[in-house]
Amino acid sequence: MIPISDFTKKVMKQIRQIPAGKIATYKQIAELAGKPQGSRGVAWILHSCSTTYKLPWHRVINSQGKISFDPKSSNFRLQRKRLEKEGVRFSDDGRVNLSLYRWKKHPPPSKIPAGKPQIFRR
DNA sequence: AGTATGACGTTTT
DNA sequence: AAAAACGCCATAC
Repeated sequence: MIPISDFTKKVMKQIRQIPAGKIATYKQIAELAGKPQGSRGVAWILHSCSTTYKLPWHRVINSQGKISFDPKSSNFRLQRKRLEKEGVRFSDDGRVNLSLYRWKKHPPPSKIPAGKPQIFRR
């Protein structure tokens, strides 16, 4: 059990908000927690508290879109299995399409203009 | 206080 | 494209 620093609290808070089927990077979490250069710290926190605090740790990957585990390890298989179960697809080289799956806390506005409801006729 | 380690990231070879 | 070099941060000892 590690001491819960302010940064640790913020990191856990952000990670808990990642919805199923979406992905965040270590860098992204570090930014949301107020330390844009703290990606390595995020990794350390995940390493030490993901199980004790029941975080959805599998939704955090590195900025290359790859799982940050040794591909031979059981953790790697577990993370990939959990993500695939949530609908995340991996390419042949073992990466995910970040532009497709990245969690966006403030999603861009829809292209469909509001206030002009679409009318569907039969 | 200094060194080591880790589920990282960016820049440079 | 891939790997090394370097930088960065939180924590352990």
